[in-house]
Amino acid sequence: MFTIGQLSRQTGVKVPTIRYYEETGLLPAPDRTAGNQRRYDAAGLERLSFIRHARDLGFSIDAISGLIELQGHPDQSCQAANDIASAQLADVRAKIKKLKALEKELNRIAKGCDGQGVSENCYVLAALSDHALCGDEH
Amino acid sequence: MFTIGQLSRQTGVKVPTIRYYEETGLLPAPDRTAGNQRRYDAAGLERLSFIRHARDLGFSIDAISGLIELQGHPDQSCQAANDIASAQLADVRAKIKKLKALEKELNRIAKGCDGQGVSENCYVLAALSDHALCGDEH
DNA sequence: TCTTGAATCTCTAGTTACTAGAGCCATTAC
DNA sequence: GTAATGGCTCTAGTAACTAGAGATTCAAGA
Repeated sequence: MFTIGQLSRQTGVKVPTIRYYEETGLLPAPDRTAGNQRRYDAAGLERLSFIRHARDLGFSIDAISGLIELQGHPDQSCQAANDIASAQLADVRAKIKKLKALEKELNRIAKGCDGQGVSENCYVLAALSDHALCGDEH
Repeated sequence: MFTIGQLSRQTGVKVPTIRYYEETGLLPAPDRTAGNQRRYDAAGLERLSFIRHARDLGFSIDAISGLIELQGHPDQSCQAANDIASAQLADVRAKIKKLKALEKELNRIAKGCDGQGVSENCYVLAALSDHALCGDEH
């Protein structure tokens, strides 16, 4: 049996976050000691590790709830779980695409400034003020 | 002079968001009609366009406040503005790097599932449960 | 057994950047 | 004059936590 602090150290999830997951129903409420403190078993550790890993991969709490739900109904898990993962993948790819466009523009903006130049004509501020200076990325 | 709705249409910023920007001090409070409605001039439009553009580039409200502050003090704008832009660029690059790692893992996970296979052994769920199955990306 | 210090408990409120809705008022066009 | 559209303020909700107050419990050493 683990205390909430031990669980926290083993999973890397902060203590208040663990309590928050319990409150939202993502993590089942564990047994308590006579003094009302939480005590977790191996199943609790495993569940939290799953959540942690999925959060690291950018899955929303909602999506993780869906995945957990699926674990209880193995009859149709695979297709549905795959759908969730694929949606997440598409999302990640879209974000990468957008960020790359931003990187390009920011890089251009930051390069345009020599770090000392004419102060009233700071290129960074001009570039941000005038969308027409963008390289059409967005 | 523009109404808040016209400003919204011209900048693509939603009406409640414009009011929110005013509330937080990002956008100065405009003049009002006798009937208490906001009326904006060209300067208001320009300021909001600046904010919109910077938000699109992922700058936080805080960073934008800093940039606006700089516009009032042209004596040291350039270096400071460049610092903010460079920090933003570094941030974007870090996000891209992380997302690429996630893409790799998600892709591997989604591919591992054939969409029908053995339901009790859904690879997606297994991969999310067991960090050891990851390709060490995170 | 007692004590001390760290860990835990609950509860409230704050964070970021908005978004939604209720109920009322202003403006504009016909 | 009246109807449609748009605007006003205010409160509360969103996601996913994080921080702090004040009280209680636990484990280890004397």
